[in-house]
Amino acid sequence: MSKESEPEAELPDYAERVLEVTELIPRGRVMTYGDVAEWLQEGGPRQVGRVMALYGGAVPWWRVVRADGALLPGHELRALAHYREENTPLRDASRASDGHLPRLDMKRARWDGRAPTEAHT
DNA sequence: AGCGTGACGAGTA
DNA sequence: ATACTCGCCACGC
Repeated sequence: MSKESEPEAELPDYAERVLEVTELIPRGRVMTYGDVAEWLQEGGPRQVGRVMALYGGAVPWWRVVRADGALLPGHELRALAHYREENTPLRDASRASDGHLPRLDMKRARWDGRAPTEAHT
């Protein structure tokens, strides 16, 4: 086989790294797509998003969010349930009954990938 | 080989 | 706060 066509029996190296970082995110914390890409120093936010869209089901995908703190379309309730479960800092939580879903408080929830420590509250 | 699209980000109006 | 534009990289048609 001289062709480079290979079966995707396993994840691409890049995808594997992205998933690894995703699992590194401590409970109650989140990372943006751009942050993951920057943390890896490879690719961009869109590439990370693609990996999550395809293989995110194998990792805590709800810990990787958009920079604006908006929940994932289609999985908002699923993610919201996890956030409330992990006590992830949210914003506008009281307006949830207004058909207005809460957004993540990136100011507090954003994790730099430095110290999983830190207390919130 | 070009064009559009996407689980994006940041800037500007 | 929302809407639009540009830049970014990879994939599908």
